[in-house]
Amino acid sequence: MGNTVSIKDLARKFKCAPSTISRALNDHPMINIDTRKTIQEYANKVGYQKNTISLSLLNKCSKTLGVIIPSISHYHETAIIEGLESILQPAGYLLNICVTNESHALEKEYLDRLVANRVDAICISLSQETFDHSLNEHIDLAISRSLPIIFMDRFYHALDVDRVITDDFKGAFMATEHLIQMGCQRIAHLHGPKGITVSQQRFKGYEACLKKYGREVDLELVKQVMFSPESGLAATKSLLDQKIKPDGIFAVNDEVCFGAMKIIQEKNYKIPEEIALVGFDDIPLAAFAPIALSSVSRQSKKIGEQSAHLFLSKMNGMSDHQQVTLEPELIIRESSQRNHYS
Amino acid sequence: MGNTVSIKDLARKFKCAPSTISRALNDHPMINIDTRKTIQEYANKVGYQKNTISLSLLNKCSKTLGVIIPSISHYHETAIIEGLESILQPAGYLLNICVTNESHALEKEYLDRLVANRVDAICISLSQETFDHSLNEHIDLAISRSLPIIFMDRFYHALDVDRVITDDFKGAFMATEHLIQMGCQRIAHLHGPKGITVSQQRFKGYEACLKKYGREVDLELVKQVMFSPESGLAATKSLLDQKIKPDGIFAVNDEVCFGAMKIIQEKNYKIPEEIALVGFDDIPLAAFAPIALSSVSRQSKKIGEQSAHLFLSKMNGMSDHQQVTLEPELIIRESSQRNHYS
DNA sequence: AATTCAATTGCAAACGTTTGCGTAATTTTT
DNA sequence: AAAAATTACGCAAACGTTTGCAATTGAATT
Repeated sequence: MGNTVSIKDLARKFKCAPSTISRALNDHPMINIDTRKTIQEYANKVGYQKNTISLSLLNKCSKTLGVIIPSISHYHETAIIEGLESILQPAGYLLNICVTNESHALEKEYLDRLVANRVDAICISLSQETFDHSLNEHIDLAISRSLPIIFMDRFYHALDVDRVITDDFKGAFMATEHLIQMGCQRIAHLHGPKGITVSQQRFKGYEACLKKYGREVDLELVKQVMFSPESGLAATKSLLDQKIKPDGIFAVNDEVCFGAMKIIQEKNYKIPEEIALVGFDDIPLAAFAPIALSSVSRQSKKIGEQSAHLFLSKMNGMSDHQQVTLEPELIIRESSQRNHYS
Repeated sequence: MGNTVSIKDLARKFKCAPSTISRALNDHPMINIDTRKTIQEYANKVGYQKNTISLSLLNKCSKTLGVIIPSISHYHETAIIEGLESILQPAGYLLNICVTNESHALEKEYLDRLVANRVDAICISLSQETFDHSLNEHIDLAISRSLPIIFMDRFYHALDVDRVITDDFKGAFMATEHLIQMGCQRIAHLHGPKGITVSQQRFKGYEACLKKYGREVDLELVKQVMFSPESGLAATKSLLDQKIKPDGIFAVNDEVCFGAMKIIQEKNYKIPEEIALVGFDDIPLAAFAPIALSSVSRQSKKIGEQSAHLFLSKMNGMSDHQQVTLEPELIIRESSQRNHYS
C-alpha cells in the first residue's frame, strides 16, 4: 500500500545491508547492541511491519489453516470455528474460512485456491454433493501432494486419514434409548438429508437401539427433513396426520425440533406426556424452546479444539494418522422428561 | 510440501527458461502453440499448482480480505459472512476470519497479523473494549498505512471512513411505535451491553419514539442485558417482580426475547395480550419461538454483501469514502400482534 | 546474397526476507 | 610483536513468479 516501509528502505536509510537490518530487528546477538536499539526504534517509529508473504515464500509455510465447511449458519459450525480459533490464535495461525453451501464444485474450487495459497493444512467437512457421489479426486489429489487434511464430522472413503468426529451413532442410540425408558412405544425419527454421514449415523443409532429392545423400524415413522425448522414442521405434520401417530420423536437436529414443537402444540398434543421429543446438537436456544428441549450434545467446540491440536501435532512433524472420536452427551430437559413414567 | 512442482522444475524438465514456462501456462501468444500445449499438458499431469504467494509478493496484492468480528455465535455475524462470501468467492477472493471475543488486545493482535499478511483490505466490526475506551490507535495506524478499512455495524470516531450499517435507531423506533400502536402503555426495554453502538442506537430509537408520543423513559423499565437468553430471562424476571410491570417489551435482540418469553410464560402472563414482545435481528428461529416472535430484521446478509461491493470498488481504485445505511424491516408475528386492540 | 522482418525464446530484475559464509576491524593471547 | 580469536557487518543466494527487453532463429523480401 504505497507507504509501507520495507527492510530495504531501512537499509538505505542506515546505509547498511538488508541483512543487518533483518538481524537487528530479530535481536540477533551478532549485531551491536546499540545499532540494534537504534534500528529497532526507528523501525518502530516509521511503523515497519514484517511482510509475512516473503517469509511464507522462503519458509514454505504460511501460518495459515484452510477451513472448508458446507455451511456456517448453524451453531455446530460456528462452535467448531470458535474451537479452532481458541487454540490456533495463541499459536500464531490465521484461518482461511470457505463455505461451500454443500456444493461439490465450490468445494473443489476452494480447495484449489487454498492449495495455491499454500495453506499449511486444511480442515474440511465434506459437502453433501461430494459425499453423495463420492467425488473424491480433488481430495485424493490434495492428499497426494502430502498436504495435511483433517476431516471433521463426515467420513472419508479412505481409512488412513486424520479425522475428528463425534460418535453420532452412539448419540442417537442414547437419545432413542432414553425415549424408550420414558415409556415411548412408537418412536418416530426425523431423518436428515440422506447422503450426509451424520444423518446416516443417527438413523443407524436409532435403528440399532430399537433392535436392541426387540422393536422394528417402522418406515411410516421415519420422515426425511432438511436441517431447518420449516422442514421439521412439515414432516411432523405428516406424522401427526397418519393413523399411526408417534408418542416420541427423535430428530436429526434441534432446529428441526423447533418446527416439530410448533405443529405439535398447534394440534394440542402435550409434550412430553403425549409426545416426547429429543433433538441433536444442544444449541444455545434448546433450553428456551417452547418446552425446554432435550438434546444430544456433540461437543461442537471440542471438535474444533481437537482438530486444532491434531493440526499442531502435524506441524510438529507427527506423521502417522489419528482418528479422534468424541463422546456425545445426552442433555435431558422437559421435552422428554416424564417423571411419572420412570 | 516436498512434492510440489514449481515453474523452475518444469523449466529444467523442458530445458528452457522459467519465463517460457510461465508464458506457456498463461497461454501467452508469444509462445509457440505446440510448445504451449505440450507444457500445459505436462504441467497438468504432474499437478502443477500456481504458487499464489510469490504472486502476492510481486503484485503487492494477496486477493484476501481480512474480517475481524467480535463474535461468531449469532445469526447476524454468520449471515454477514455468508453475504461477504457470496460476492467475494466469484471475485476470486479468500476470507481471513478473526474472532476477537470483544477483546481489544486480540483485535489489535489480529489487525497486526492481517497487516503482516498484507490482506488487501479489512472489514471490521469493532470490539466492545475498543469501543468502550475509544482505543483507536491501532485502527488509525492501519488507516495511515492507507490500508482500506470498512467498518460494519459499529461506528468509528472518524468521519471520513467507509462504513456499512443498519439504521438501528430507526429499527428501534419502528419496534417501539408498533408496540404503542398495539396499545402498550408501559413499554420496557432490554438494553444491550452499554458501550456497544447497536445497544445505544436501539435505546435512542426507543427513547425518541416514546418522546414523539409524549412519553418519558421510565428507567425502572430499562434493564441491561447481555446478548443471551439467560440474561434476558434474568432481566425480565426482575421487571416482573417490580410494582410497575411492563405491558410491552422491546429487547435488544431475539435471543434475549427467548429468555424473556420463558419467564413470562412461567409466571403465566399472556403474550401478547398482557405483555407484547418485539426483538431484533429476526433470527431463523424467531418464527418458532414459544409465541412466534416479532422482530426487526437488520438485513444481516446484505451488510456482508454491501461491504463486499464496497471492498471491490476500492480495489478498482475508488478512493472516496462511502457510507451505506441499510433500512431495517419490522416483521410482525404473534408475540406483538393484538388484532382485537388495533 | 544481403537485408528486413516476424516468430520464438532467454536474460535478468523485481517483490521482501532470511541465513551461511566471507571479510574486515578490533581485541586478546602467546 | 606476531598469531589467534573475537566482534560486527556485507555479499549473495534462495523462495516462485512475472515481464520488459535483448537475442536468436528462420523465413521472406529485395
